Amino acid sequence: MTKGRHAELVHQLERQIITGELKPGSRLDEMALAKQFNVSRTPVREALMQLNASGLIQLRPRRGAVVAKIDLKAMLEMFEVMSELEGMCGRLAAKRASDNELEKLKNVHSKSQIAVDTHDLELYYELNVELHETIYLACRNDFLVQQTTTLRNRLAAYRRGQLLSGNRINQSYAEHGKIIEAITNRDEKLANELLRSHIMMQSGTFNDFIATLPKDLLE
Amino acid sequence: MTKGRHAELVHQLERQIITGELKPGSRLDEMALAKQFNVSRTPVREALMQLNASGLIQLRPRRGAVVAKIDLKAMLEMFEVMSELEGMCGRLAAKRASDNELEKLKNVHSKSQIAVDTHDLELYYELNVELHETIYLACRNDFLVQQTTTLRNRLAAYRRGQLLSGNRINQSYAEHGKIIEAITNRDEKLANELLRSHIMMQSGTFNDFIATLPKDLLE
DNA sequence: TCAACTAATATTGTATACAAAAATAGATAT
DNA sequence: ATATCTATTTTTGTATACAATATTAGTTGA
Repeated sequence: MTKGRHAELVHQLERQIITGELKPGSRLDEMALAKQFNVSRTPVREALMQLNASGLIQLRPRRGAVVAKIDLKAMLEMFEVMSELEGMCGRLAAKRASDNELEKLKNVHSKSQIAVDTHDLELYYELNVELHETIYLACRNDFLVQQTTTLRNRLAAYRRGQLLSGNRINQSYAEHGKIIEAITNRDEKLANELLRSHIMMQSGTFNDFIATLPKDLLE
Repeated sequence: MTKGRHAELVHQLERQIITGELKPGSRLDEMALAKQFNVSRTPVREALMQLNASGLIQLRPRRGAVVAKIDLKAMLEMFEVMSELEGMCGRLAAKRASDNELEKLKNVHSKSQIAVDTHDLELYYELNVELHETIYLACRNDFLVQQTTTLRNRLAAYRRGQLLSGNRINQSYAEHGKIIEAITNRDEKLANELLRSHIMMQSGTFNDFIATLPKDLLE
């Protein structure tokens, strides 16, 4: 713990919020957290300040902190921005990906084929993450990747419900194929468009997505 | 000060950094700030934590806080993302602007014509801000606007040098005209492209921009 | 039984105190 | 004169103490 207690707290709380261990709306009691992590309230509060600024929690004056609840309007707006950012990753990847990276995209996609055939949802999920992270690397813009990741994390709690159903996997796989093709062909516009709609559609239609949201997650 | 001392501190320091009163690299002494604002170190530190999370300052463990210095690579990346976000604002404005908003865009642009003719840089700057803010409103995505504004603010200190020269004003005015036309025609793709390159070009070419940067602002 | 007021309790926000690490200055040696 | 080591001083990070506000519980009255 050479980098300070509050930094560690930020990290831990972030993780708990992103993984859903702490659900939107949960109260974050300073005393409780202090006891839990064996520190005083001071570093706890400093951690909460940072999480507040990054949007993961909401800090209401004199009324304590809660894990951020996102209302429907804000959520749609955030999805809109995230899909644009992911599209941008695709566009830049089409422009800048190395041959190595193109090769890796193909390889991961091939493995996905197996996961699809064997209906291995777990494996497909992992390969899906790997594919998107390869695109992140290929876009050569660390700031963009960081912004995209931050936003993904803020929305993570709300995307938990949308598990990949069998049908959606087939569609996802097909979309991946076209995305990789566009990137390989250095077709920036197409890669942009395909990735943008891929992200938007990852949760099926918005209507489906909204329907699957537990009501208590909406404020 | 019913919303807490630290909130006020965040606001004040943000302002000082954005306006350039506090320059990148300036050290932020906790004691000094505490004295300056007549508070203890506690709310000062809490404010610094938030500014750190938002990227305006950098907090090195055990070595204090400084106004964020952005290296060239990160700056280029941030400009790339900002222009994409502004382009997105244009795209959404083309899709969603009300007739009122279209009317306002035309009006502001007309006034700009006068500023160009009379070489009134001050007036042109103000109208430029008004035009872009009208587009922000028209895109109907508060989250997007907030993200864009935050990024603008982070880059503000580095855009100070690039004043609008006479020649650039003419070009800017012409670009505005095409952007408004695209939005009015509901041409999303064109509005996107035009605004994206408009932002990228706002600082002349990147070479010019980099050349005008004081060396001490780069880390 | 329920509503409204009041007292007790708990929680947040700020100030102060103290421990640990870094920066600074001074002394010594080459 | 310069460099290096040591002692002093600052400055950061955390804990604790206290004041102000919000929450809760209990009581009274209808």
